[in-house]
Amino acid sequence: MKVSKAQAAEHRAAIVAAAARLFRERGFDGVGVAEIMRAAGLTHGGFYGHFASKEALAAEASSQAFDETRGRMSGLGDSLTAYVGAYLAEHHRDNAAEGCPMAALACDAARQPAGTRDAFAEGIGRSVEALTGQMAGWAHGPTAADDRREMAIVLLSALVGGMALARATAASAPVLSDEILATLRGRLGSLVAERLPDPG
Amino acid sequence: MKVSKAQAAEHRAAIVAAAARLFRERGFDGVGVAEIMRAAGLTHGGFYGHFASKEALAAEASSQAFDETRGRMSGLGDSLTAYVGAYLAEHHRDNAAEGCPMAALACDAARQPAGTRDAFAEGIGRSVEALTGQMAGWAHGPTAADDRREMAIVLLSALVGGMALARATAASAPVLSDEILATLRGRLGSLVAERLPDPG
DNA sequence: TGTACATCAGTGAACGCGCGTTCACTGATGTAC
DNA sequence: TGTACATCAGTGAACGCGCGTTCACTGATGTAC
Repeated sequence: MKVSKAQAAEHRAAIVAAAARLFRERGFDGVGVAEIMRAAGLTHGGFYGHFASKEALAAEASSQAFDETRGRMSGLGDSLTAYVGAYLAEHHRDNAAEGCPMAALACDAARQPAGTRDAFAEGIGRSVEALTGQMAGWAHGPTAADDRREMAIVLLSALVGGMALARATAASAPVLSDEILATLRGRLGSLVAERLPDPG
Repeated sequence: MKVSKAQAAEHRAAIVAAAARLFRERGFDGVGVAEIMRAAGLTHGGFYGHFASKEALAAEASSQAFDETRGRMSGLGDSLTAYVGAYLAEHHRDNAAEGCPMAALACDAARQPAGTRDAFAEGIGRSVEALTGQMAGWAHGPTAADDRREMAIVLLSALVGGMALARATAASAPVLSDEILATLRGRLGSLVAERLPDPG
C-alpha cells in the first residue's frame, strides 16, 4: 500500500539507521538487505524504491555513522581527555553497533566498492580535522598547526587500532583486551600532550 | 586419483598459504573455498579431506599469517626503527596479502567464529610480547619492563590503526593516505622512545 | 624383487541455502475536477 | 468541500547465482604376499 511522503522519508531514514547499526555490528558482508529492512520494520521488496543497490546503502550508512560519531564527539565539548576516555571505554568495545565506524569497519572499507570507500575517506579526513581542531583548545597541546595535525593523526591511529585489537581479543583473551584499553587510556594523553620534537 | 603422502602434505600447506594470502587481500567473507583451492592448484571437492570447514582453515591461515609476519619482523634484527619503517611503508599498504594480519583483518576477526578469534588473540598477544622484547634492545627506549610493555601496546595500536586508515583512504584520498604513513613514520619513533612519564 | 589389491587423495557433479535483485500486484495517498 | 482516479510506497513471491558442503567415483599409492 502507498504511504504518505513524510512516512516514506521516515522509512528511508529508518533503513539507513538500521544499516548503520547492523553494518558496524556484523560487517558489510555480514548482514543482508532483508535483515536490514526487517530491522527497519519493512519488507525486503521495498528496498529498491529507496536505494539503487545494497552498496549505495552501505555508502550512505557509512556517512551517517561518521556524522553520528562526530556529533557525539563534539557533544563532549573541547575536552580531548574526555573524548579519549570515552572512545577507549569497555562500553565502546562491547557496543560496536553504536560506535566509531573506523574501529568497526576500516579494514573492510578498503575492500568495498568505490562509493563506500569514498564515504570512508571523507569521514577519516574530517575526523583528522576535528581532532586537530580539538587539539588547539587543549591547554598542554602542541601550538603549531602542523604539529597539531600530525599529533591528531597519531592519536586517531592509536585509538582506531587499539579499539580494533581490543575487540579482536575481547572474547578469547579478555585480560589482554582490558589491558590494551587501560594502557591506551593511561598513555595516549601524555604521549600526545608532552614533549613535542619541536615545541614551536 | 590418489597422491603420495608427501604430495598431500604439500597440497595441504599450499591451501593454507593460498588462504593466508587471499583472506588478507579480500577478507574472510570475500573469498570462497573453490577460489582458494584453485589458487592452490586443486579442485574444490578435495577440500574437506584436509579441513573440517572453511572456518577451520580460516583459523589455521590466521595463525600462519601471524607466524609469517613475526618471522619477517625478527629478520630485521632488533632494530625497532627499521621495523616501524617497514611496517608503515607504502609497499605494505599496497600489498595486504603478504602483510600484517592485524591491519588487514582485525575488525573482521572480532566477528568470526571462536577458532579464528582464538588464533587472532594468540597472535596479538605474541605480537605485544615480541615488540616488548624489541624495546629492550632499543638504546633510547624505556628501561622498566612494565613501561616497555605499555609502550609496545601503544606502538602496536598506532601501527595497526594507521595502516588500516591508510588502506581505507588509499584509493579515494591518496594524499591523505600518504600523509598518514609519513606522519606515523616520523612521529612514532620519538613518541615511544622519549619522555616517559616515569623514566625508571 | 615382483605381483595383486586395499587404501585413500583428489575429481567434479550435485545438494540445499541465502543472497541481491526483480516484478506483478495492492491499496492508501493526494490531485484534478 | 466532496468525489473520482492516477500515482506510487510497500508487499511478497520469484529469479538466477554463488556459496559451503556432500558424495559416488577414479586411479595412483603403498602394502601384503
